[in-house]
Amino acid sequence: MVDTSGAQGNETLLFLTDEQLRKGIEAMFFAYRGFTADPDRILDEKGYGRAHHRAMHFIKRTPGTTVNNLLSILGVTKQSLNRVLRTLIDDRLVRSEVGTRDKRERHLTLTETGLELERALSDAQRVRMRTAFRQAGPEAVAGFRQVLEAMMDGDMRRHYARLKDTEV
Amino acid sequence: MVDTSGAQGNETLLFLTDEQLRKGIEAMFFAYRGFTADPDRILDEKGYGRAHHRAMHFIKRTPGTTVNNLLSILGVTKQSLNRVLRTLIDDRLVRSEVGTRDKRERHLTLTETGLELERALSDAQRVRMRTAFRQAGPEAVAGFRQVLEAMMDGDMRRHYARLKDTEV
DNA sequence: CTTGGAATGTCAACAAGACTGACATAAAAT
DNA sequence: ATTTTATGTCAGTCTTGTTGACATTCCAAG
Repeated sequence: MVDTSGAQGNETLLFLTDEQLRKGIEAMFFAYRGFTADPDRILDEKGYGRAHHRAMHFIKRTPGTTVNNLLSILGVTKQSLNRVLRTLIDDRLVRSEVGTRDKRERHLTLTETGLELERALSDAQRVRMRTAFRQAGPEAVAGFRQVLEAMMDGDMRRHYARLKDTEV
Repeated sequence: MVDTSGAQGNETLLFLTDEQLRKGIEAMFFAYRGFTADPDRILDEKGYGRAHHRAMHFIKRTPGTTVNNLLSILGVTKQSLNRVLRTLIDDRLVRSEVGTRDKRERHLTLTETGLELERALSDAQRVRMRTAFRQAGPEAVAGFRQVLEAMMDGDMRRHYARLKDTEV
């Protein structure tokens, strides 16, 4: 029986061995460690954790975002996020403002100090990403992004796509 | 002054905007969630966590490995690893044998039951990886691997390279 | 040979950051 | 007026990191 599957060219005749897949899996594991290593060091000095970084990143990306929106992006419970936001607000890194249209909502923005820390964290992360991108070259970068997008869950891919073309 | 840097072709004239780097960072974040989602579900049913998966993966990869070797791959403290190993050994998923040459060492292997669970976990992870690789195509996969390798810390890259060409 | 240090692994206690469940408040929607 | 939604909080649990203390084993220098 002849394989006639795959209307899209790339899907035909792609026999992936378990070995190839294993390498991809291990690459993902080891690379993620590098991905978080630099910000982690800064966070540790300041007494924060990765959870604080994630929250600050997406507040920076969508200033004025609500707690609920942040929850669906981060995929944690509100109790978990609340603890992190509490410390960031108490430390004056994040500002929480009651919504004008809907007074139940809290709109979150980074303060000046918050922007500074976020800048330090993302600078460190960008340095590594830039070095990796330069070493690998533009075509590799395109492939990198393609595979990662295909690896996301539906919900996450939606969030990613929505943010992707949003100006900073 | 003319830019003549970069003996390797790919390193010349690569101006990466913060926007491009940010997309890479967010892609990495969202994709890693997908990467772990499927095994996490199985682990949760069985009452284990991601740490157990990591330990089992690398024990499978290097049967008879010592605790110390596993430590340097996983990058955690021996006390942290010990707790995870303890439950795996007690549950008869991992066998720990005192070294013959050096009796301080413990040599770790997966039992039959351990191999079964590891198989279930890696199957789930491979399905997603295979789907992503198929969707993206072989050139994208090559780029994906290149960027990830460039993103690793030195230590991790060494571990990755050593494992990379080891038969399963 | 003995002894002291290094390597290895275990036990105990603690912290961060996930989780669930229960409940309060306020506002919006029906 | 009642229900639903958005948010916050309190209490308690779990996983998985951490450090500190300690036991065992090995090896090498005296």
